Amino acid sequence: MKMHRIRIKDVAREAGVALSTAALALRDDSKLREETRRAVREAATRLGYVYDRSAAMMRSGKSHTIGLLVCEITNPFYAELTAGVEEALDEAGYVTMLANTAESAVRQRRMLERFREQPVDGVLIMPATGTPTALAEELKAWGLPYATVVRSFRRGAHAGPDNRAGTRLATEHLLALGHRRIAFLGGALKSSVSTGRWEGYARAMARAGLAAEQLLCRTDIGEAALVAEGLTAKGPTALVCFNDSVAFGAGMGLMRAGRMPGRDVALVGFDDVREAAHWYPPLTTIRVAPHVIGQAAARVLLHRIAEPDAEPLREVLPPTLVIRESCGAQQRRAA
Amino acid sequence: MKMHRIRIKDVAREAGVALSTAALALRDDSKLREETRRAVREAATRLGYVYDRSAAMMRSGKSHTIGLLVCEITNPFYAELTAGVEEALDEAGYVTMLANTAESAVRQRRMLERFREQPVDGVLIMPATGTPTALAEELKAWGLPYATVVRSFRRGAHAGPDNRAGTRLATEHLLALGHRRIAFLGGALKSSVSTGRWEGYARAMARAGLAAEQLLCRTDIGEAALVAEGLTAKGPTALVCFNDSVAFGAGMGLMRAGRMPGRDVALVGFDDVREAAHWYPPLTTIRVAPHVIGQAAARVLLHRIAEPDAEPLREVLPPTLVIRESCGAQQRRAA
DNA sequence: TCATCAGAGTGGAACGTTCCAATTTGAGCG
DNA sequence: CGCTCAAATTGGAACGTTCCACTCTGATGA
Repeated sequence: MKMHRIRIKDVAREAGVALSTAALALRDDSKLREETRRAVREAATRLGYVYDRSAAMMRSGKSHTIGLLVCEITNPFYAELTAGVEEALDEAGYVTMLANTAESAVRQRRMLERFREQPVDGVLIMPATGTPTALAEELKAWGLPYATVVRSFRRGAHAGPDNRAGTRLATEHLLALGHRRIAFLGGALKSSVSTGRWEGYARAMARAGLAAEQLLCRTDIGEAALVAEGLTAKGPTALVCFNDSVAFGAGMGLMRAGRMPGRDVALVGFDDVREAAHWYPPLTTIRVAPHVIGQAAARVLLHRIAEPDAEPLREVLPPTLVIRESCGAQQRRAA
Repeated sequence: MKMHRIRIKDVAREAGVALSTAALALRDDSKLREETRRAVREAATRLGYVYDRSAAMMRSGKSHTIGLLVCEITNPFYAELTAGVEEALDEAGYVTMLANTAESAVRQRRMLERFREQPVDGVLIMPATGTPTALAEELKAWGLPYATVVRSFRRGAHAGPDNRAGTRLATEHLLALGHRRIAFLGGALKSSVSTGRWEGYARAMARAGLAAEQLLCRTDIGEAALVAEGLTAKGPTALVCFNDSVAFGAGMGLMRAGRMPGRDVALVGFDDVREAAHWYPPLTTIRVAPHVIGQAAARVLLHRIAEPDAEPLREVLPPTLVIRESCGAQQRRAA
């Protein structure tokens, strides 16, 4: 009982027009009289016609499909970013193909090749750690429009937070609270993000005439906890953390060592993931609105696709400081 | 400088075989001599041939693409599930089309229609709250293979946790710790999930000859906090929470009221999201391994696609109890 | 009356695969 | 040597759109 699929041809016959007329009508082309268009639309619904994008794709070369390479979707920050991308692409009439690279450059590579075959109209990449710098060249050679998100290549379309401005904000806030021994926690893995965040902190310290100090650790709650647990009263009184996960870990480590974040040591995170507000104590952090970044990324890529010859856009979004309790500002005010 | 795209035809000419031979070779068909296959493969790499799936899709009707409708991807539980789905589909040679319905039945409907046009070989659905029950019928009428994930329709392919068994485990654990006044927190929105979780708790209480009590709240940290804050010493000594988010909220509320989770009131969550282990205090919860559910869901759907006439599979995965500190078991042991 | 033109609709080739039936090749055997 | 059969290869028609060049119709104006 395999039923015959309805094609434009059938709609055309039903409406009593030529195939190409029906096709134009279904695309709502203004070349046709409104009357004709309506007749075709009605015939289509009467027959239960379903547009077949794969056929259109083949002929027109446009798939209305974008590949999204997420470096780690189980990270809430990237999950929200993904939601923003998907929403914006959907609004523009595009479908999102998802690939979670789980920070594997090999998997990333595989998925890119798959996207190329699919084929997608463009890709959005959050480069996995260890991505070879040659990747940008290669994508260009493939003729595949792309934009980087959050983490960037040296050039090319991009959307992401202003990392430098973020840690500057954090550092200046801690300085204003009277801290002098402020350390930067994190950034063991080099990337455009960690460099930017380190620089924002280091420059703010330099401007204040203070020495910068980096406590290396990878972006991992457990590792950050270990480092923080080892800090003594002689160490820094405040930590600018690479991101919220690191800050969460640092808070855990401090508590294990019997020191209370926000009272004994000030803590500032970066990202403002959903959990930051609900942590104990609530985390002071830099908000970068992942959802907004995702939308910006979609915009930037679609622009690249629409105007391949124009200069690639770079959207660097300004972060804001969200003051909660882990920096001690509330207690200080109360006192 | 628009370069000519390489097609199978070109590869065939380069390798000195017929078009259809080259096509077979590229699909690694065993009908061909190994020697021929190698020659064609070499010609393909020499020319930089890229397979065009959209053409294949059109002719064969198989897109090797699956639509994934996530009810809320910013929820860490569903994010991990998504990662599991994507990984399993990728392994099976499928690409994942993502749509985040953000719990909107309207958006869900729109995305389903888009997937149908795309076209995808099947869809994986985590029905948004408020999904009309007729949806299952409609999908069947469309001839679109589907499987539900976590939340289910009455029948049809499905993969999800054994909710009843989960809350039974949680309740029995609290009973074993000596609690008698145990309440269920959450489940204000009716769904297959909340019914199952409530029943598991209620039956365990009934078996112990105790009265069941439901503290209604929606799945929202703030709302759960509010309810928990209002509990007095006369109230329940232990809470079986609808999920981890609710448990986090309950913990916050209790702390605000000056009561410590794990010491003054026992708390058990459900899901074991990544944050559960790092919460303060670390959350005792029911682990359902979202990643595993995602993989199971992919399997179930692919089976449905491969054997449309077979009985749809239903995978109900057994949960496990993860004992941490919020239930007070550790303190009890230490004492 | 007839050329001109714009608007509305048409016909058929293309897109790059897969599928199927048909053909060629070569080994084995009497 | 000719016959048979399986294995290897081939040719060409689909698949359902879009694209482009073309035709038809009726209005306009000289």
